[in-house]
Amino acid sequence: MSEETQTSLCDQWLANLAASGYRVTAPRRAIVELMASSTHALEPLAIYDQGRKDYPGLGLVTVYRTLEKLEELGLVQRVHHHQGCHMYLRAAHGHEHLVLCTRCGHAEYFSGDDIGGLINKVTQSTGFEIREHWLQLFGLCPACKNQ
Amino acid sequence: MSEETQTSLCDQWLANLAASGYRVTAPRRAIVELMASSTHALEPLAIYDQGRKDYPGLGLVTVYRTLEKLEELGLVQRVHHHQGCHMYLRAAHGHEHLVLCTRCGHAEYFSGDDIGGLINKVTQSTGFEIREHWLQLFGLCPACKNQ
DNA sequence: CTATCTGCAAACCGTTTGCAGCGTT
DNA sequence: AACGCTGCAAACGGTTTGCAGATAG
Repeated sequence: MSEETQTSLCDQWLANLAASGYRVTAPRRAIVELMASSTHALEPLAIYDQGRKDYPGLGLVTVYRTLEKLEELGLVQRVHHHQGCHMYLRAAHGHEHLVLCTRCGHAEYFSGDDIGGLINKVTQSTGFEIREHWLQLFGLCPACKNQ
Repeated sequence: MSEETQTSLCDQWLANLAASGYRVTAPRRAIVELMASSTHALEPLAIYDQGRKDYPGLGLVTVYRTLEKLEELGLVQRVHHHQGCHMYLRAAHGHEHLVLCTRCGHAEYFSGDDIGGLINKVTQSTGFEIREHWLQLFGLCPACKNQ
């Protein structure tokens, strides 16, 4: 992801906040800047720590409240993990799923899952009416693989 | 699942506890009986409430400590959900995945996922070395569908 | 008889809420 | 100027820990 797309994603999120009647403030700018460019799912506390580098007055409570709004606007989503299920990441664009690095936590989306056949099979065998699915892959990212 | 298999699964778990050097006690028996036969993922508090019907002296702390041991022995596993990620369910037998009913919480395992092709594709496109995957389907179980 | 297990109470820790002052619009 | 937003401190609720007595083996 280039520097420009990061910046514009960030501006896009801020515009989105404003358009929804929320105010654009310094602490929110710091959090948005962080979340729009992060390639790792982050816990609230990590966002707080990182965000304070940018805006030292930032409070943890504001992190929680801002994440709540960003999630509501569909800009950010929660990521569930073995080692924690309160991490946040830039939301998927359309129908995408996650690959996560178990070593460094690097997260990447991919699209093109082909589980339609599987869903049909499960529908047949269990009688469930499937409406949603969750798919996550875990492994080593290119950087961590070479070590 | 017939009554006999439930009973034997329960005995199997108790035997497993004993074989691992853990003691078989009344509170543990109550929890094992519950977990070995439940078709829903349950939170510690729900296990506590249910378990007290069987063994009124049961303490919540014992529920936590017993779940820890059952998980360690691979008899029980944590289930992550949108509405909570601290629920426990009988562990999968081999490579199975979950279908969950979003209305009543009924959980069922299925096998035969065919995502090998997908994993290859993602390996190619992202450079990740995929080692594990998480797949969960959500929908309505047969009973809830007809309402 | 010994070591594990139990339940209680207290500690813990991440998250949420109440509030008075600040800053965006 | 109005009202949303902020950070602080306190409350909250689920989980963990310390401990003395109970109990399985």
